[in-house]
Parts: sequence; C-alpha cells; structure tokens
Amino acid sequence: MAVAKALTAASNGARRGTGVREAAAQATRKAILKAATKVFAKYGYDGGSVEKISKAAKSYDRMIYYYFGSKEGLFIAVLEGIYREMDEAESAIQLDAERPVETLTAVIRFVHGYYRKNPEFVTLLNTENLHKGRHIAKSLRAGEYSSHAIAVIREVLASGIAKGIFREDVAAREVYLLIASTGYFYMSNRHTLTAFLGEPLETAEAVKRWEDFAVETVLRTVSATQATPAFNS
Amino acid sequence: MAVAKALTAASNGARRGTGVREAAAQATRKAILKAATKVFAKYGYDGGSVEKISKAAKSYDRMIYYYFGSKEGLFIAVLEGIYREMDEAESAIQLDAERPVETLTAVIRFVHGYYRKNPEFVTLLNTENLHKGRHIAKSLRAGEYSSHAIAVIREVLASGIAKGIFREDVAAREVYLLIASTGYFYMSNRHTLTAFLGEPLETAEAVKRWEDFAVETVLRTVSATQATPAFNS
Amino acid sequence: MAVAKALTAASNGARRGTGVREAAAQATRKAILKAATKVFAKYGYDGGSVEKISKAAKSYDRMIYYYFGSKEGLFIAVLEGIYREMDEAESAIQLDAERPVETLTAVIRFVHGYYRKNPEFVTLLNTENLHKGRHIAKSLRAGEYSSHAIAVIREVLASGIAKGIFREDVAAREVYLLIASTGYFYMSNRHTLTAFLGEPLETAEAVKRWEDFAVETVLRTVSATQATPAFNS
Amino acid sequence: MAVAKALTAASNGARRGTGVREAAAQATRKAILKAATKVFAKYGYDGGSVEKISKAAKSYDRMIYYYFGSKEGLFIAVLEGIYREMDEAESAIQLDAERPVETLTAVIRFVHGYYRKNPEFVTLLNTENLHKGRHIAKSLRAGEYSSHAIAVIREVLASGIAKGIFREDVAAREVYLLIASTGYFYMSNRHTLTAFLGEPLETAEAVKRWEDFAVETVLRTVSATQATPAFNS
DNA sequence: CATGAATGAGCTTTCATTCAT
DNA sequence: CATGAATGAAAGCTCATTCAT
Repeated sequence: MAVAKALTAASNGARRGTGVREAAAQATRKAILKAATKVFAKYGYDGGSVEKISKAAKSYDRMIYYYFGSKEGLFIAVLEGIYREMDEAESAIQLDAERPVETLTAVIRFVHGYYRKNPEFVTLLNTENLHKGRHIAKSLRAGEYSSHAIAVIREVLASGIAKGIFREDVAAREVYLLIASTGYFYMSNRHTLTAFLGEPLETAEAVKRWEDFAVETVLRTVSATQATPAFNS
Repeated sequence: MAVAKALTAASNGARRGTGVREAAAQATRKAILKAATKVFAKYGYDGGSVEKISKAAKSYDRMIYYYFGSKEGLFIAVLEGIYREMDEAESAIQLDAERPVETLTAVIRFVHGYYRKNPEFVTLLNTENLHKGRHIAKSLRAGEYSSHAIAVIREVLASGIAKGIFREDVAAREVYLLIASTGYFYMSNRHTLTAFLGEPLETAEAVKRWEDFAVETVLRTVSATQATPAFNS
Repeated sequence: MAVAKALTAASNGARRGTGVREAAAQATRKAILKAATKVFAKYGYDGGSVEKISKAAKSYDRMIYYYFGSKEGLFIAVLEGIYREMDEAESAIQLDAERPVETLTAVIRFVHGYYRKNPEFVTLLNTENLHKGRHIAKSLRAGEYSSHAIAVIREVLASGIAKGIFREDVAAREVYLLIASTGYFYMSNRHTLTAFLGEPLETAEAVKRWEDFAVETVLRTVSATQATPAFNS
Repeated sequence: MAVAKALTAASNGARRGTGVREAAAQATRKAILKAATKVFAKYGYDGGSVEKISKAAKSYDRMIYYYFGSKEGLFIAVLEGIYREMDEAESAIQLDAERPVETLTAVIRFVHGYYRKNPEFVTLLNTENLHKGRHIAKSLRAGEYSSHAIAVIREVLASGIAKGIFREDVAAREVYLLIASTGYFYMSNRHTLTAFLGEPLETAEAVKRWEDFAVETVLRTVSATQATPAFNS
C-alpha cells in the first residue's frame, strides 16, 4: 500500500515538474535517492537506517516518507534506479555483426568494467538477494528492463554461427550468465577471496589477468573449431 | 530440550559426572552456533538479532555473550564454522591423476553441488563481503583453511599437461575461480536473476543445464586441442 | 535562532503555532534536565538510569538522546546547570568594602547556606569527582564560570589589610578553600559522620554551632592581631 | 538477612583458620575484599559490578556470594575494612601532652596525609554518603570504631588549656571536623576544583601550601592569645 | 513543503544472582 | 570448596514511523 502510493507520488513528481518549487522538490528527492543508494550499498537494508540516509542527504527523516512512503519504498526506488542506470549504460554497447569476436569481447569487457566501476550495484543486488528478491518483485517497473547486453550477445552468436566460427548449440542466456558470473563473483567476493587465497585481487594487474581469462574462456566456449572433451554427467 | 538430549546421550556413554555437564554446555554452545548460522544466513548480520538467535537455540541472550563474547564474536565463529565444514567436505574429493578430465569434472560438480546444498554458505559469505571481510580478518583461524579443491585442480592440471590434453598456460587459481564463479553466482543471484530473466533458475532441468554448461566451459578452457580465438584487449 | 523565532511569534500575539510548539519543546528539555539533576544527585551517574529520568520528566528515553545526545551529554548539561546556578546565586553577594569583617562573614554564611539548601550540588560534585572530573572537562562552558565569591574575598582581604585588621600573607584562594571545605564536608559527609560520631549533624542547633565555628575560624585565620603559634613542618 | 549471614561466615572463617584449605579460603576472601575495595573506589557502588570484582580478584562471581552473601554484604565488608584500617593507622599517633602544639600539628599532618595516601578511603566514603550511609548503618561492627584522633585532640586541648596556651571554649569534635574538612575536601574535590580554579592541586608544592595553611588555621583557632573578631550572626 | 518534536518497540549488552555438580 | 553454566530483568541506545504545525 505504502509502496504503491510512493511510486505514484514519484511518477507524478517526474511528470509535472516545471516550477521552481518543483525543481527544489525534485532536488530533495534525488538527493535522498542518491544518499540511500550509497547507504544501503554500504550497510545493507537493515544496517542502513532512515536517519543515516536523511542525514547524508542533508534532509529530514520525514521527507523520506513524503517521497517514498516507507523505508521499503525507498529501497525499491533505489533498486529501480540502479537497474535503469545499468540499462542505460548497456545501451551504449555497439553491435558490429561483421566482427562477432570483437563485439563479444567488448560485451565481456563492458560487463566486467561496469561491475568494477559500480560496486554499489553489486552490493545492492546481494542485499536484494538476501531478501529473496521480494523488493524487486514489488516494483511496478521491474518488467521494463530488458538487457541490451543479452540482445547483443544473441545477435553476435547468430552472426558468428553464420560465419561458421561459433557453435550452434550455445544459448545467449548461458553466455550472458557466464560473463556475468565471472565479472560479478570477482567483485562481490573480493574481500573473502583475498582472505581465503592470501593474495590481493584488486591490483590493476590481477584485475586485467582475470578479465583476459574471462574473455578467453567465453570465446573458447562459443568457438566452433573444437569439440568439447567428453565428460560424464 | 537440547540439554535433556545431551544428558541422555552422555549417561549412555560416559558415566562420570563432569562429562554430563560438559556435554550439556557443549550442546548449548552448539545449539547457539547452529541457530546463529541459520539466522544470520536468513537475515544478514544486522537483521539477525541476538534475540532471534537465542530463541531459535532455545537458550538465552546472555548465553551468547557467555560463550561468544559479542554478536560479532558469534558471527566470526559462524564464519569459521562454515569454512571448516567446507574444508572438510572438500577433503572428500578423490583425485585420480590417471583420469584428469573426469577428476576435474568431479571437482566442478562438487563445488556447484556444495553451493546448491548449502545456500547458507553463499548467503553468509555475501553478508561478510558486505562488511568488507572485516569479521573474517579478525578470525584467528582464518589462515588455517586451505582449499583442498585448488590443490586437486593443480595436480589435475599437471597430470593433464603431462598427458598432452591440457594447456600449459592456465593457473589452478584461475580455474578454481572460474568454477566458483559459475556455481556461486547462479545460487547467490538466483532471485534477482529470476526477476530479470523472466524464467526460473531453480528447476532441476535449469540447474542441470547450467552445471553441464559450466563443466563444458571449464574443460574447453583448459583443453590443449584448440587455440583461443584472437581478441584485442 | 529558536529564541528569535519564539520572540517573533510572541510579538505577533501568540496566535500562531510555532511559538507554542517551540515552548513545549523547551519545556520538555527543561523537564528532562530538572529530572536528571534530581535523579543523578540521588543515585549517582551509574545508578541514575535513563529510564528513571525520562519517567520522572514524564517524557521518553528517546527524548534524552534527542536533546542531549547521550546519557553522558545529559550529565554534562546537568553539571553546567548547577555551576551556572551557583554562579548566579553568588553574584547576589553584596560587597561592602568598608566593613570587611561583616562582608567576609556574609560570604561564609552564604557558601555554607548554599551547600545546605542545595544538597544536590554537593552530591553531583561528588559523583563528578568519582569520575575524575572527566565530564566537566568535556564541557565547553566549563571555563565560563568564575567564582564571584573568590573575587569578593579578594577585595575584602585587600580592604581589611588597608584597614590594618587583616594579615597581608593570606591568599584569597586559601580562604575560599577553607570556607568551602568546612561548608562542603559537613554536608557531603553528614551520613557517615553521624554514624561515626554517634550524634546528629542535621539539627538546627548543630548546624548553627558548626557555621559559627567556621566563621570564627576564618576570621581568626585572616586576623592581623595575632601571630600564629610556631609549628614545625 | 544475607548481610548477617555473610558477616557470620566471615568471622567464623577468621576464628578457625589453621588448615591449608582454610588458609587458601582466607586468601580467596582477602583477594576479593581487596579487589572490591579498589573497584568500588574507582567505579562507585553501582558502577562496580560483581564481575569486575571477581575478575580483579582472579576468582569467580559465585565466591562473592559464598563469602559475603550479596553485593551489598561485600560493600559493607569493604567499608568495615577501610574504617578498621584507619583506626589502626590512627592508633600510631603519639601523644605528647607536654607539647600540645606539636602534637596537634602532628595530628593534622597525619589526617591530611592519610587521606592523601588513601584516596580510596575518600572515594568510598563519598559513595557511602551518596547512599545516605545506609550500608554502614547495617554493619554490626560500625560502633566498634572510635577515633583515636579525636581522643588525642581532646587530651591535647586539655593539656593546652592547662598550660594557658589554648582556649577553653573549643570542643575536640569541632577541631577534629575542621581538620578532617580541610584534608578531605581538598582530596575529594581535587578534580572539579582543578577545573574550576584553573590550577593544579596535586603538585607537591600546592599540597604543602595547603597543609601548612590548615595547620596554621587550626592552631590560630585553638589559640588562647587572641580574641575572635566580633561578627554578627 | 519543510521542519522537528514525539513515540514506543526493539536493539546489543550487562546486571546481580542461583543452580548443579 | 570451587567451578562454570544458567537465568531473567534491566541497562543504554537506535529503530522506523507519525504528529503537529
């Protein structure tokens, strides 16, 4: 209930928006959203208190309820925000069907780079998964996002198959998940991995080595020029 | 309840008096640790309240401080526990140097299976990473764990190279990370992925497809019989 | 700022709401401060619980943190309050340089009377000394208080010396400490002294006897007409 | 009830006392009493927790209840202990009736010195006065202590009067209180006084100046060779 | 629209004390 | 006698949320 109201209020605000007062109001809303993104990313949902957020936004607790209805509503708005931003960023990926290997490589590097440059995205998704995705399920906009990256992969695979350099029996979904896995896990788990492996993962060198390895892995997997060694299931 | 059970067990085995009390005490400690593992996995560190834990353990808040000093101390003990369990589980992996492909496949299936059967492990590591690994850094036992899996991979790679079926230029570390990435990410992010992809990931079929894909990917990556397609960095 | 707002509201005829709310807020703050003074004086710092205070103030625990940040902050505010009150009370002491004996006597009777009428002052200072003065050290206002009493003593001594009735070699600081000692100790330790001496100290007669003795002692000490008996150090 | 039991247990322990086990038990009791004296002096009654004491005594909470019945019983034992120690120390004061000035001076220096060397005594009495002397009132031994100092003062005054050097109209009780006031207050309130006066009280020089001033003051007050200046009550 | 006071439940932690061997 | 596990109340403090202008 509170969530629905908040969403309505938010979209109303976004639609009207011309007056000076309106602009100030939108600035407040944005400041809260930005602060909330940071705070939730740093402390998680439970650890990120309403007070921390309102203070970081240089606003007041009350404003969070005014604009987002509840803490939950604010968190949903944050999730929507990071998904929308990723969506926008992905739409910058250029598809060159004539050069499938290069384009696929570019997709891999983009995804890895995106996670690396947006650690908040990673942390927030982890937090949302801790809560079994129940916030994003409540979002009215959740369905709006369709990964541009998967679409590009699909086309690149088709193009590569047509050229005889890619296998026919690999789904874009699997390739996307492989790319996301390698990029996401490395970022998400870097702290425990550092402790566990006993060596740093965040040096420029280590990062490059891993990204190159991921590119290699994906390309080998989609390549047509080799049969997979037999294995028993 | 737990105490009564422990008492029964103790009087059946050892007859001495001290053993009984000791056993009861250990039972309490264990019950708290077990409850904490569940609660922290379900609600995260901040969301997992001391009261929830003590109630789940059918004990008292005070006992948590008696045995673990603080909430943080308890969380550290939980992390140590899940690491130790994984360590023990991994030591069951059988190495057959004569059949590197099969052994590597077994490792992949083991790791994927472990994450699948121990979702708490995944959630707890995510929680710890949210906190930048500061709890495991405080653990005195953190250094004790050495992945049996990595050791097996290292030997398998060497054996495969000797046989001429594996590449020489792949490190065990990278292969381990690739296996862990694919297994971990799929579990960790299943809720947001389900919402995002619009299709379930937890059906037996979907799980099998992904695991097979991971096996294929790893084997292709370490295989000697194919050159990686050229790519530009 | 708050004061200015309140004044504006008042001059507008107190019809508007802000002044009322502001006043109510100040009333809450004052009620807490007053209750805290009583409770801390009665139970000490550790014994004076936040709940006791908030209940006595007919407010809520939360409000203490809202207005004073912490229990310690509240205690500091209490100390500042009692010091300020003493400061104000002392400024009522009239200096008559022409009659140094009478003025000094008045100072002594004032100080003794102040301790007697404000047992909370005594208890709170004892509590603060138990904590090695670490709260008052944190106060930003601690330096603001300058004893009017010492200033009066200083002038009275000078005047008495000029008249040839007081000694030249006695410092105002020592005289002040002597006055404070006799007044403070009698109040502060009355309970253990009663048990120890086996006779009551709080009867009007006993109080008068002690105060007269103190006056006599101080006057004899500053008097010029007698040499101190020789003593060996 | 608990208090009475504890006292009984304690005196029983003290009476029997020969066996090895007995000696060990007495050592435990003493260690607890000593630790409690320190802890209560440092943190007050409420701030001094049973756990802090048992840890400082390298014993267990349970032992405190065994030997002293309750926290209150232990505090009473502590008070009895410091009174007894003071009693013992005072009995070392030598009375020389032939030299009343010197003896009185010695008493003053002793009392001031005792407070200075036993700050715990001062703090504990303050704590007990905060509680309105209700613990010492419960003590069965409270009546046993009779100040040797007052007795000495009484005799010294008589002797001085006989010699014509001391006034006839001064009671030993008042002189004792004057001595105690000056010594006690200076120690008890040194922390707030330091903050208030803006100068240190604990340097050797400051201490000596104050003690000399106290000696002078007492001697002038008891001296026969001067009439007190007239004052109005 | 913005502001800040108010509210009561809940948090982690510590308390004095007792039970059981 | 000593040990240490158990207990429940209460401590200081923070929480998300609402009220009142």
